[in-house]
Amino acid sequence: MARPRKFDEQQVLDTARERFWSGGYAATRMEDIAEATGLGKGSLYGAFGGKQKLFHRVFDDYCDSVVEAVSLQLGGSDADAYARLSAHVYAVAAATAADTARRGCLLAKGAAELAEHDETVAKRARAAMESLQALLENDIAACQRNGDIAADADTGKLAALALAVLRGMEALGKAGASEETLTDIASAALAALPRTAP
Amino acid sequence: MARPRKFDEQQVLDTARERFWSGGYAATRMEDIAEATGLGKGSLYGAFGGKQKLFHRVFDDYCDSVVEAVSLQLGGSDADAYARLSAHVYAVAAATAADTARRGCLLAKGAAELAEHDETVAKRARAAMESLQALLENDIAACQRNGDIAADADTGKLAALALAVLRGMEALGKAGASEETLTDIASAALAALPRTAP
DNA sequence: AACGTTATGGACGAACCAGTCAAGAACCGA
DNA sequence: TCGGTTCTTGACTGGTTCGTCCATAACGTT
Repeated sequence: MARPRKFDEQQVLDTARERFWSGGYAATRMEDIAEATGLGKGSLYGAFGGKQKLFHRVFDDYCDSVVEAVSLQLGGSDADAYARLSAHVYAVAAATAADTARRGCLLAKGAAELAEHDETVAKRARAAMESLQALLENDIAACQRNGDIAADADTGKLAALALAVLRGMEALGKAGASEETLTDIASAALAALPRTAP
Repeated sequence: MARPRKFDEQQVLDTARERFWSGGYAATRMEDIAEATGLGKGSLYGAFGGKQKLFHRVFDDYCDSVVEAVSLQLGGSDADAYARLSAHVYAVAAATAADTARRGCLLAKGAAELAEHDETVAKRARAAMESLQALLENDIAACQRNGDIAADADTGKLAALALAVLRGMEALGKAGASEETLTDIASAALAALPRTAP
């Protein structure tokens, strides 16, 4: 009945993510996004309402995708739980080291820039962190069931510690830590887990 | 011979730090700082040269003060090295939890916003992180000498891990982690250190 | 094919902001 | 007291940016 959109909404969100990610919220101009997507500003505002709302959409999407990616990496049988945890920690180290542009994680960057003044962003970031912690806790509990981690360890605390290490690697990477430092942290963190007494 | 300044430079830097810290770099206006300090914009530009230069001064000062504070907390005799480390980790947890405004650490916030595009900020942040890691390593080595930490542990790796945990607590705090979570991380991290076998 | 509805795109308006400038003020040595 | 130097103030400039508006285009339904 009406004229259909010429653009794909998800594609526009992906492009906008790219811009917000590399420039930050305040330093990214709506016109940048318009040019990058080939859309006119009118269409952009018509479809997303404005800069803040667009960022919220992008941020939501990003949080979802991070949680989903980790969920895929950590999900599986109890027998492989420790291997998956180990692989995940090393993968984060490698990914952080490979991020030579030092863009870091949009979740961390967005939270750092906006959480203080934007309650929506703050809530979304907290929810994402809680999801990540829960995923880690599930995997650690699986490790326990499989006898890889001491049965008397507090899975909640270990998951919180693991999350802190992962987020800390992220922060150090943004500050320019070397790949060697990051993999050292990864191996030290895994070594520090309370393994089952032989 | 000439008219003397009416303001104290350090005081202006402190006020500017406050503004940059709570608003971020891009979102803070020079006029905000001018109003907050009571100075005219001309004086501000005359004394500091511009927004970027002013931020660099502020950022440098902040990095120095963080490193110095940690240096004071961790310096001392071998006998107390472990107690100082423990106290420091818990102090960071408490400070992060107490930061209800979720401003986090200017070092992390500034690096997140600017490291990608501002080489000066990136270098300064890296230098600060290296200093912090060195302080941690010194303290951990002191723990070893005093028999609190296993003599065969790699102090460099442990220091890197400790730094990652500390920076991770910071990041989680900004995402809204509870005080309980943060102290859990602190205790789990300390428990994960390789203590001397009894 | 005509019509109503929605998308498009670019010009426009208003606000904002970094940085400049000029006129005057304050100080100190002579 | 006077002159030279530096500081201060705030208005001004030039450019930038968010968001709006409107004439036009494209589609499906009748």
